[in-house]
Amino acid sequence: MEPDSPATTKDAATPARRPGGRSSRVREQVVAAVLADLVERGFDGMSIDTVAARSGVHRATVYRRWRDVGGLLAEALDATSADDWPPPDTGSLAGDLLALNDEVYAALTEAPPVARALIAASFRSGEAARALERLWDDRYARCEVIVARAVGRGEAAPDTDARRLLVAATAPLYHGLVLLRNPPDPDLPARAAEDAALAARAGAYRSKNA
Amino acid sequence: MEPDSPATTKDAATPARRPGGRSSRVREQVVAAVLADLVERGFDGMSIDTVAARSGVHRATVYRRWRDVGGLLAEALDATSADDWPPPDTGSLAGDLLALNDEVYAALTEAPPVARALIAASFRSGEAARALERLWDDRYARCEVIVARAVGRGEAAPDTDARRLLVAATAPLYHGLVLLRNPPDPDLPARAAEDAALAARAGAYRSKNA
DNA sequence: ATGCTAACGCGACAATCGTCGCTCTAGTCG
DNA sequence: CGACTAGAGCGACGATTGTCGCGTTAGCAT
Repeated sequence: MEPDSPATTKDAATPARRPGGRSSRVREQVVAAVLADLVERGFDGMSIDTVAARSGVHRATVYRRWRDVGGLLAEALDATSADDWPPPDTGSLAGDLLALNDEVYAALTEAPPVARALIAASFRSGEAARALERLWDDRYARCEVIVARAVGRGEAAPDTDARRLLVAATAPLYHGLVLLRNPPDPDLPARAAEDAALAARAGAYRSKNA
Repeated sequence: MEPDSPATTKDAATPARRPGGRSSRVREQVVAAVLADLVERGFDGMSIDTVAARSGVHRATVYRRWRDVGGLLAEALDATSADDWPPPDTGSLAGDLLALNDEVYAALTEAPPVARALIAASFRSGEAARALERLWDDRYARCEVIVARAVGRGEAAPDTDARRLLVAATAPLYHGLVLLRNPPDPDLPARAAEDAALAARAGAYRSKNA
């Protein structure tokens, strides 16, 4: 984690009066403690006190800066979201969507369930909700190139709504694994990807209806 | 609420030694208080103590029987889930899916956000999670007739996976409104429904790939 | 070097949460 | 009608949560 990374998502907007000082160190210690606690005790076993104790930072400081567990997770999320994540590029729309879905599937079924913990936190804290929203929005925006390439190859109509297609491909994973809590099914990513690719080829997800 | 409804979802499995007695009354009072509290103070402002005070039932009793807020919401959910909900029947697959999606959309965007509160609770309590799972599973099961009728009309292949089609139609709503937290878009239900119907007609969601 | 100030450490505090053992009451059954 | 018992009422308790004011310190500037 770069010492000057606090400005990553805020750029010039933040005052950030002392970028490289003690606050930064505290921040790093806390973020590390949050991640450690998350994987070790799970989301529900985690509390401000736990994190404070583990990080060696005082309770009151943690309360002041992050307010609640959701705020902590938001911080951790912003700190760890890789800025260099590349969308898959396999040469076909179905292949790209499959690769993408495999990643999503892996994230949602890994143990301990970090992704699920973050989603859960987003329901309890505005901070966490906004952080997660930023992350997803960023990822979906990057993935739009997948659709552009597909259009170039003739696998989708030129006026295909990229975001809608991407959501159609991935939403069944989130829905099944996170909300409906279906047992993990290894075929799910492929099926959802193929269904979406097929639908795109058939002319779905277009801006204007034919 | 019927006085003997506790057995609704449990049938013969529960001992239920005293079906019509004081316990039942307490249960009703508590469920009523839960619903009132939920709409009045929202999910996060709600606590065991609040509900106990409002219902006139003692704190300790509520703790004993329901353990936490999630348990309370699970109870309320089981108590209020209408057993006579009929899936839409408009005469076409796209129409049925649209009607279904309109219902989902309404539930997810209503104020106060009861549905979202229940989903949030499902991440914090196994009880609530299971109750919600039961409800969704029940609804999706009932909706399978929509696909059967569509197959009969030739709007989908006979080996179409009903559940998969239904999920494809509804998942974008949940994903967009609950997880991605996009602003409500009145066109969303129609688009998702039409995309799914179009995909089905094009041969997606089939058990065996051609 | 020396002063300035944002931020942290610290401990005390009230509020709330959840549990426990006991008593009492209201249904149920002989 | 009388005995039995599951379950509710009750209050006290320890643990945890979140807040506050005050003293201290570390980074920055001149």
